[in-house]
Amino acid sequence: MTSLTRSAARYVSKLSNKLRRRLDMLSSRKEFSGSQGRTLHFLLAQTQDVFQKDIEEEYSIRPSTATELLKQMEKNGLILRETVPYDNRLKRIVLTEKALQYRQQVVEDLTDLEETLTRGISEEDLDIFFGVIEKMMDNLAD
Amino acid sequence: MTSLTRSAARYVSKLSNKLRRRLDMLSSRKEFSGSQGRTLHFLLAQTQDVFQKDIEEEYSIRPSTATELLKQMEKNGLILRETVPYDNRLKRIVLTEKALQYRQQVVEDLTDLEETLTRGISEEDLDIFFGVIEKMMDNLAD
DNA sequence: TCCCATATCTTAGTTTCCTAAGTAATTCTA
DNA sequence: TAGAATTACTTAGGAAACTAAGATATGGGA
Repeated sequence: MTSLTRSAARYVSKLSNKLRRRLDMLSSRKEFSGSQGRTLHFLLAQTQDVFQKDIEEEYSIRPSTATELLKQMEKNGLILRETVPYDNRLKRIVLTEKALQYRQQVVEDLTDLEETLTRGISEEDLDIFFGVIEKMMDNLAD
Repeated sequence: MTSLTRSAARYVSKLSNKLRRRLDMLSSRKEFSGSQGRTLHFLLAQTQDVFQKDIEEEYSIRPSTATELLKQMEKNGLILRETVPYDNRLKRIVLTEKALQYRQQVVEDLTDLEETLTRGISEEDLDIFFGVIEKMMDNLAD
């Protein structure tokens, strides 16, 4: 099969599909989806108020996608959404006790995934890799 | 907002989302989706028989996803699926006359996208970028 | 040769994305 | 300061991915 000339778009999409499937296979998948797991991971690392728009930015997803994600996480008892006094448009995302109990597992899972992914790749090459992705995102000006 | 330590998984997912949205915005989107467009682009480049499994491999999608994609393309009059004499499990994907009329547009769109994406990135860095992605896909052993 | 494993594609049902449109609050500006 | 623009989130409906479970067809031993 003659594959097309190497295409960055195709490579990224292909790797992204593989990653999504791997994320969904993580051990903690019993209680929540891969997407919810990585969001939990992000929330656990925050020290300031987090809002839906921060999740949107972190993963480049649309507001409607974030609304659905957070709705499911709330339904699963992982978060609460509460208004803040200084801006009534915002809903602060608060982790529940239940969510905190997954901390160790989630951190371990995500760390393992990253470790697996980058195994055998030099720091120099990884630096360039991240730089190229940043430049590409910039080029798409989204 | 404190973003997590740079994460290859997150970077790839984020860029992939941006790319998907860009692909869906291409001019030819009037007649078919971005996903159908890139598949058409792939098919146009082939000189030998192409089967569903080749599409699955090219984009790392599951059989059920490919079935749905090709069903829609057939419905849109872009392809036909016909059996081959030497193996009754296979269905050869054949481009229609209608599909061939999109050749120039599709090639131009996909070339532009790739050009936009890689603008301002050196050949050396791109080589490393592709190498890193290949290594990552290998690490996921999918 | 017969059966078991493998390969290819399909169907059913779900999740995760999307666009488009809408609500409500805030901020900007004429 | 009233109206317009922007920001944050939601809803509705659709597209693109998934898993799981099939239906057939092929190929490889015992």
